[in-house]
Formats: sequence, C-alpha cells, structure tokens
Amino acid sequence: MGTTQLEAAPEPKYWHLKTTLTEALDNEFEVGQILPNERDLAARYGVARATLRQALEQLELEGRLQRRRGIGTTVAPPRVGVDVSPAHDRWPGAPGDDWQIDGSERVEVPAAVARLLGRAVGCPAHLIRRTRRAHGQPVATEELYLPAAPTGAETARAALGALHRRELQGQERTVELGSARAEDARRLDRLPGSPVLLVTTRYLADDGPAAASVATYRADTCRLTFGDTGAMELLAS
Amino acid sequence: MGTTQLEAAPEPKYWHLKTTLTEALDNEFEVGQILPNERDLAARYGVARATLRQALEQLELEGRLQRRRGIGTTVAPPRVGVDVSPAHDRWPGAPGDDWQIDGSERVEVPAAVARLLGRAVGCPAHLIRRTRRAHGQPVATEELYLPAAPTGAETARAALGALHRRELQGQERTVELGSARAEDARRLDRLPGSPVLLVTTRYLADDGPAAASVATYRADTCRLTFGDTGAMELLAS
DNA sequence: GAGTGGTCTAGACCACTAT
DNA sequence: TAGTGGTCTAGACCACTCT
Repeated sequence: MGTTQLEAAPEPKYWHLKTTLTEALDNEFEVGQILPNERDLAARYGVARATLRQALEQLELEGRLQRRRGIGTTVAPPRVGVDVSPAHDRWPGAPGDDWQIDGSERVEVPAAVARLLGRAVGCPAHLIRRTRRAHGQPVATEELYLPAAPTGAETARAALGALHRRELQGQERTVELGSARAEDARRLDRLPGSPVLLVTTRYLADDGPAAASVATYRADTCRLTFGDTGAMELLAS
Repeated sequence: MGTTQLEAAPEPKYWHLKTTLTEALDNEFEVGQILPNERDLAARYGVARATLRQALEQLELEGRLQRRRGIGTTVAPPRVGVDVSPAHDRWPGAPGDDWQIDGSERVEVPAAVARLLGRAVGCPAHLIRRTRRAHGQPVATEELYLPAAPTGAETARAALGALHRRELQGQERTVELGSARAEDARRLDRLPGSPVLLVTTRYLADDGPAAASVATYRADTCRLTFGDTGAMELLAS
C-alpha cells in the first residue's frame, strides 16, 4: 500500500528508531548479548524490515552492533584502540609489532603506489601481505611495497631486513574512508563493501621514499590512535 | 513478483553494478558531470531502483559520487587532503590555521570530555565551536573544550590566548568512523547520518591535559593527512 | 510544476550457521 | 531443517531545488 507517512515527520523513521535503539543498547543490553531477529524487531517497532535495517546499519557503522549472517545481531564491545603512530611503527616489520606476514610475491608496482614511491609505473617490487591482530581478532590487512634491488635476486624478507638497517627520515600517512575489497573482506571476516579505514603510508629514508603501504582497517571495530607524545619527548631531550 | 535471482550469482548485483559504474566513471565521465537520474540508471542496468541505490551509496562512501536532493548525482572530484598533523595544528586557534570560530558558550563538560581532560564530570569549561574550510567548502566542524579558570571570569577568546602562551607537550589523536549528528550534518551541508571521520584530540601541556576537542570531518570529501616529516626534521636539527 | 534524490512498504528468495 | 541476516523487487509518497 505504499507508505502513509502521516504524523508530519520532519525526522525520518529510521533516524528516530536509531535513537530509540541506541538508548536501549545503553540501558537494557550487555556487550555480546543477542538482539531479537530483524523480523521481530521490525514488528515490535511497527516498521518494515528495510527501515529497521537502515537503523541497524547506522548502528553497525558506529560500532555499536555486530551482525553476522546465520547467527544474529549482537551488541558490540567498545572499539579497540589501534596504535598507528610512527613511534609504534617505525619501520614495517620491526620486531615487536603485531603484524604477521601472510606471504609475498614479486610485482610491478601499480600507478597509485608508483606515485607514492616516486618511481616509474611497473617498476619491480616486493609485495608483502600482512595481517594485524588485536585481542585475537584480525583488525587490518596490508599490502606493503618494497622496491626491489637492481639485481632482483633478494627475497622479500631480505628486503625487509635491509630496510631496518637504514636511517628513518619520517613517515607520511593518510587516512580515508573506503569499502572493503572482496579479498580484504575475507581476511577481515567481513562482507565485501564493509566500511574500512584506508591508511596509506610512505616510509621515507634519507634518499627518498623507501617503502609504501596501504592498510585496510575494519572501521566497525577499530579506533586509530596517533599518540605524538613520543616524538615530543624526543624533541625535549 | 519478488526476485528471480537466476544466473547463479555468487556476486551480488549491486556489487557487480558498482564495478561497472566505477569503470564508467573512470572512462566516460568528467568531474562535476551529472549522471542520469536514478530511475533511468536503474532501467538502463535492468535492476530495481533500490539495488541501484545500494551501488551508488557505496560509490558515494568511496568519494566517487556526490548526491544532492533536488539536484542530481554528480561525479566527485578527488578527495581533499586535510592536514591534521601536530606540526600543522600545534595549538587550537593558532594564527594561520584554517579554522573559523562560530561561537562559544560556557558549559559543564560531559563525561567523555571529562575523561579526556582528566577532570570531574560537569566541571566548568569554555566550549568553542569552529568550522574548518578547504577550497571554500566546509570540511569539518569541531567542539573544542577549554577548562575554565577558577574565577570563571575570563572569556573564551581569553582562554584561547592563555593556551597559546603555554608550553606544548604533545597531542594525542584518535580517528574513527561515525555518523553525522543532525547539527553537524547541517553545518557540513550533508544529511544527518552521513559517514564522518571523528577526530578526537587531547592537547597536553606540561601539567597535564590543557584542552580537548572532537572534530567531525566529512568522510566523503576528506582524506586526513599526518605528515611526520616536520617533527622528524626538528629532531635532526 | 517538473524533476531529483530520500524514505518507506510488503513480500520474496538466497547464503550461511547451527542443530 | 530451521533460523538468521543479505539481496532484490515494484511501487508509493515526501522533501527539496530549479525554472
């Protein structure tokens, strides 16, 4: 019958519903608790399932809910703080970081990475794929590009080792919103298209860019932290 | 008639559609160009309007499209890089920054801010509302909290001036995904609930937290940049 | 008033997880 | 096999902007 839309609502239903649910989450639910299923919830609030889902989607975006197909909708724990400051992460693969190498291959760098590295498109490089975990859950995947030596004989691990022996000049990072590619989604245990935070890093040595990476962080579960007190303390000493 | 879902598609229609549209945007459209309206596009690709919209929503999330009610859907320019590194933004309101003060009021700090400032909930503070612009467009709104002097007589502007005369110890920043509150959405010329990047900053003086702010950046148009070469260069000198 | 994107409905089937 | 969230449809009305 279409909708009736009486009540002269300047405020959309899903928006009001989201507010209602937020309050319910704050007051009546515990972290990890399973909510009623979508059909029941929609009936309870007198809206169509699609409208309810619009509210749930926003709450998931805000990190309040976690939805899993075949399981149900649960109340999400607070987001995990993930340190992405240069102090924590001086060179990629430095001992003690919480990244785990999944594999590597030799590639020709794509255009976007070539720009970051200040090299020609298609120049040879090692591509190292890594996963970052926090509290046992995967929170990020990364593609790390290391320009290959002219001989082309070294392994990815050797290239990483060589990197650690160099002088660090700085890092440049950008953060933007994206949606998970199919493969990243699989590694992060999410659906393709889920919102993610794209962290692009350019590692600088004294003679220019020495490495570049694109990391994909789960936006629903992560809060990126940039603590700059470390650098400031170095300045003061 | 419901859907028919033949073709045994492991890949959702909206996902495939998004890929198709991405290629079209790369090859056949110019920045600023207006796309056909949603009903026509849906018909052209043989899908329901809701399915088309699911694809458009993702493209908007990725910053490829801009949709405006009553106008149409246009091809978005590349995201603007917005510097949020400490080097750029040493103290809030430092001369030369691109923030503009919209107003201020005296408030009692809410719980989340009290935690950041290391003070009691409800302690008095100046709340300064600011807007940041890039290329003429608003890209962020901010609520900046400055603890009030014990006497309580100073103005917000005086409190800001006092801040600038203090020694900077460091900053702590976090970035996470959120959705725009009604008022922020209005200031940013977006709809309520639009995806935004929430940047929380704690400004540290030698005797502890001296200010705290929560900034709301448009996620569709902004790429946050953290260039750390500045601090590194200082270290070297 | 015409045209656009935004909201909403009622109902269907699909993919996945558990039992 | 039953139950969940994910996808999809066809159609309606609303809020907004432009002419």
